[in-house]
Amino acid sequence: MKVTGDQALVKKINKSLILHTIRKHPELSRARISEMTGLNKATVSNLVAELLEEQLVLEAGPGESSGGRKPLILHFNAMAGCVVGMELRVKHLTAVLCNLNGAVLYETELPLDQHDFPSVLENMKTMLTGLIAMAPTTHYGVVGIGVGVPGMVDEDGVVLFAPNLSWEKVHLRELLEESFSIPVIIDNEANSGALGELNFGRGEDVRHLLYVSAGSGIGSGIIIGGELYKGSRGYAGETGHMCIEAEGTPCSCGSRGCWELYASEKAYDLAAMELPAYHTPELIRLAADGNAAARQQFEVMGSYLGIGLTNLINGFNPELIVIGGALSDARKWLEGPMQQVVAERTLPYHKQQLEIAFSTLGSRATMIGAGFSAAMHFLGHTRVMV
Amino acid sequence: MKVTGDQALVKKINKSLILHTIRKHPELSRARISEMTGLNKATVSNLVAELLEEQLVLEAGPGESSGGRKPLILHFNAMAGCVVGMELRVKHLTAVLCNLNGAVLYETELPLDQHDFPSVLENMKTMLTGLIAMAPTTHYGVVGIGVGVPGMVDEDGVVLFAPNLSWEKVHLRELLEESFSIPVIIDNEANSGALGELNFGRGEDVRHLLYVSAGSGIGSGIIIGGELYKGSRGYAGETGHMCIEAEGTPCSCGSRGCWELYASEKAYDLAAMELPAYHTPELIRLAADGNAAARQQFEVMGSYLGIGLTNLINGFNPELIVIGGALSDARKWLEGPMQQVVAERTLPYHKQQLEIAFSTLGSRATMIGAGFSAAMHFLGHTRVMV
DNA sequence: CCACTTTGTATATTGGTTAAACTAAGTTTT
DNA sequence: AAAACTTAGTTTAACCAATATACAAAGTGG
Repeated sequence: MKVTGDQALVKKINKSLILHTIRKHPELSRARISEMTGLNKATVSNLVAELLEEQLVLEAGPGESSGGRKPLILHFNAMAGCVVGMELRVKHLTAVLCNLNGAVLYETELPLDQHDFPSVLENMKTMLTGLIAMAPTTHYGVVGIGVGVPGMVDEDGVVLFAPNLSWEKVHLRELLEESFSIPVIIDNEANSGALGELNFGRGEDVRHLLYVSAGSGIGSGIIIGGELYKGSRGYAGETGHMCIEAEGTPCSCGSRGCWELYASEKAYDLAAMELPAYHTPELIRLAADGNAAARQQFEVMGSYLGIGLTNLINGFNPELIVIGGALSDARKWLEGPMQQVVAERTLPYHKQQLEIAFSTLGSRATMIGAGFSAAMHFLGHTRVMV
Repeated sequence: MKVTGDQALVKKINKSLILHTIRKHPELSRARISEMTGLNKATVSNLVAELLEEQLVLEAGPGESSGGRKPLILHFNAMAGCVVGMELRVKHLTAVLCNLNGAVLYETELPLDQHDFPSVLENMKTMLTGLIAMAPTTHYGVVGIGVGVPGMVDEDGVVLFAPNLSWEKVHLRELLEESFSIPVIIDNEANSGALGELNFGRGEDVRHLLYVSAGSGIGSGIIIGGELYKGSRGYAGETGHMCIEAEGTPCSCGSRGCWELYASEKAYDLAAMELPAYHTPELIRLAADGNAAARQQFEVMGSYLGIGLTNLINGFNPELIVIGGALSDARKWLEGPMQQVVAERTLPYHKQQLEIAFSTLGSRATMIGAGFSAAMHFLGHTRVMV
């Protein structure tokens, strides 16, 4: 059923607008909010009073006067509750306990030796139980769990396919919600990373962002109009299997010449020469020590990264691209060739407002973004399109 | 400034919802609308009364009873006004006069021998004046002009760059609005085509659609969530310059191995063998007569079309892809190889709900879509996102 | 001390949706 | 054919959120 309008909706829209205005701009008074949003002062007062009662907003004493009565400064109460953000990787399970504004309170990690779903689920539960136990006493307690997984996820939180874990159709959300009775948000690792970078990394005030996670494969999270774009069944962004060589190397996906064969860790297997190592951290150390083969390998991969990025730029026309994942640590050698290829190959108009950056959150982007999803789900988010 | 909620907004949302419900489903009664939308019967009655007064809706007498009082059937009054939809191509200017529901009333065409902006503008004005003069007397008259152009267009209706016309930064919307004092909507040719197919072609009830226009180049219109996605500066979808051969043929855009070098009319210049003709309609005629070279050329192009499509599928995960443009007339020879490549190379989950079809509107998709944009702009379109 | 500013609250009004009762106009049962 | 039931659409009164306006609170500056 479509969304209809009534007074409750009006209130929801305005309350959501006020709450998120306060969240994004600390140090606001009621009067400033009224100016910024266009809402009447009385409306702001009323809705702020409700938000105060709900403990989502706090009054933080008087601010500076500008020639009249001092304003009462309002703060978003990020400690009204907590969320857990978790990332499931092939070899690790990492998680953070965050407040409602994404600040990290605790961080934990657990090595994974087995990938079968039952044992991973056990480990997840243990980790979550631990983090939830560590949560400080807050008004709402732990209000959500967000998980980023390396695979396709549908809108019901079912992991449809995660090749690196050999998972298929795993009802992860359902099982976790049953165990913890807290709303659970499952998302693709790259989508969560995109949200992390959008909100806590390079992406402030950006409306169209592309997050490219290069590690054991390549995945992309696509932010359109400030929101995650998930495609028709919830799993767009599988750009790693974009073909960049029509008759290239066969890929396990059934196609040929896929981008991730040339620009992710999978490229090590195809390297033209003998490599001094076949794991990224080691290869980075060797490159830093001046090893020519390691450096050249990264440079070639940088060029191929650039080729795939060019395709994405032409298709999505983003304002900002953020490169994340394990390979982003090799920035020093990847970036030059990558930027050069993009500069050479991109259409002139696309270049004008485009920036390509490396992740500032590093390997934490995914779990922070996953936690943020959970927080946003709790806070709600209603608005109008004209 | 952000959109705030008040009673006027509520009314706008509900009225828009009712109007578009009637537009999309002929033969509705007030009671059925109330059921379908969830709005109260009284609300529907009130808003329908206003729509009747505004002549956007008509009462069409009683319908079939199902055991009680007969319903009063309502119709969208597509003849409350007219719009003009125009397509600017390299060699032609084509335009239609449509009613508010996209039905074509008149159709005209004008060959273009010169591409300089002043002379094209003159031709456009002549054509528009003629069509507007032919418009039947309606309550609102001609309420909008939509134009699809072969190039990048920004949100202010400025044609930033149209390589085939050698246009740069042409303020088309402004100039046409000055001349006719009617709202003008300028859009990329592929975007308009996507809207045409979404609303009048294969795309009914589709939320994520990709329209690929293959002619002198390749352009794509991207519909996400039922709406046109235009990218950060209004010109996403330039997929023709997606690289599918990392070290392929150099392209005029500065890159190499661009898709449209292999799968648009540009491929004729690169054909491995001597072709019997170098224009699509002729080549189609020859292929129909059994010419082997012509057929093979289309088959090779079909394969390359499939490669590019696979990339788009992995990135956008659409429900429906519609192939349009001049080359869509060669469907008979393109389709087999194209579908085969897509079947071979697409990830299994993407295949599940994907359909690839050829345009049913043919070469008229763009102008009909452009007219539709203008009509929608007139009718308004307010709704809520949760 | 007084005039002026700015912040935030209280009050009456406006205008939209809604539930419930009602009228209108049919069909089915007896 | 009368009575009972169904369905369509309208009328009425109530509700409630935002708003304009007036007002109280709390500052600044001369």
